[in-house]
Amino acid sequence: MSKTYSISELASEFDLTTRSIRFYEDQELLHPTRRGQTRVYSSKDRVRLKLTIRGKRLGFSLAEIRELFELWDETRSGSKKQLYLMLSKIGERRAALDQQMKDITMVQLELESAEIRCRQALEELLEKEPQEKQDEEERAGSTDKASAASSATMH
Amino acid sequence: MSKTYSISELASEFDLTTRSIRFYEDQELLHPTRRGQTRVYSSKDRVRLKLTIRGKRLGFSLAEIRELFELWDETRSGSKKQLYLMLSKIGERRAALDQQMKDITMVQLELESAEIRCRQALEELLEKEPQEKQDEEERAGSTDKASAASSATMH
DNA sequence: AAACAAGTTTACGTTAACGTAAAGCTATAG
DNA sequence: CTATAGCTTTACGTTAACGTAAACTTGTTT
Repeated sequence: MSKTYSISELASEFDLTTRSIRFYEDQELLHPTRRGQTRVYSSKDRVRLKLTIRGKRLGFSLAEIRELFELWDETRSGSKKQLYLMLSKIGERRAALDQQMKDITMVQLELESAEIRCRQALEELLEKEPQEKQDEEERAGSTDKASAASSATMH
Repeated sequence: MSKTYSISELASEFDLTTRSIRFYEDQELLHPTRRGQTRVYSSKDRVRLKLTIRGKRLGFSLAEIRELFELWDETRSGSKKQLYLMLSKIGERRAALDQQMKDITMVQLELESAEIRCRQALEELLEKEPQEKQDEEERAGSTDKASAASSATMH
């Protein structure tokens, strides 16, 4: 018997509400068993939850994610026609992801140039008005969440 | 005077409904001028529309896209505080896109292995039942849209 | 003049993905 | 024993991003 999880374990691990997890079950993305009336999640369920979250971040709808899960499950038992259908579905998805890769690259470039423009505007401001009360180094690594996020890409 | 566009020109070029385009204006993503009561779109509007579509494909909400547009516009005139805010917002976005890149890579890998599994299952089926009525080559390049999409990733 | 095309505003309807109570079961701690 | 914590179902509410329909203006073609 491999490991199992409660709904709140999964919720806190992936930072979801239990409501969402139950909703995903309702949409047939997860299939927990029951002990009494309580849901028991397998490690397969956990993997699916992780994949679901990834899919969502990529803009997939829950229905699309479910479709992919079903395709995967039926790969073993599919008929010839089924298998051809799966291949084409998979191809569609892969093509869409290729497109997304390109999109991301484009937007990254634009954000990069926006950042550069921003830094230049800042430099100009700081040249005209160089009086600083605080330690100037503190600008580079400040304390709030926002700069923490931005620091992920600064270098 | 650079080129202008009508709403239906843009709609057909980007395969949107005019409803959507007007909605985007309502959300302040576009700012067409008017000739009489009719909307006239500049090439800047056209660029923004293209960016909007890209953003949507990446799962950005219209509000987020609008925010990015505003940041870009205010880069020239921003105060110091504004500029720091922009930099952190841009950083957030770039980090999110980095994450998406990773997500895509993971999902691509999974789709790839699903495709392989699929092809193997097919081979096994075709070995057991090798009687074909049609030309066997036709399987490789069939006619429907789905396989056209999949062919985009087949090498 | 009549009708057609392309545009407009106004406003109600729809779907996805949950949020948010409300009300009830069940085991364990005090 | 009760009360607290964690789970459950049921069900109505909410937001985003449009769809869809109705009723109107404006210009152009027949």
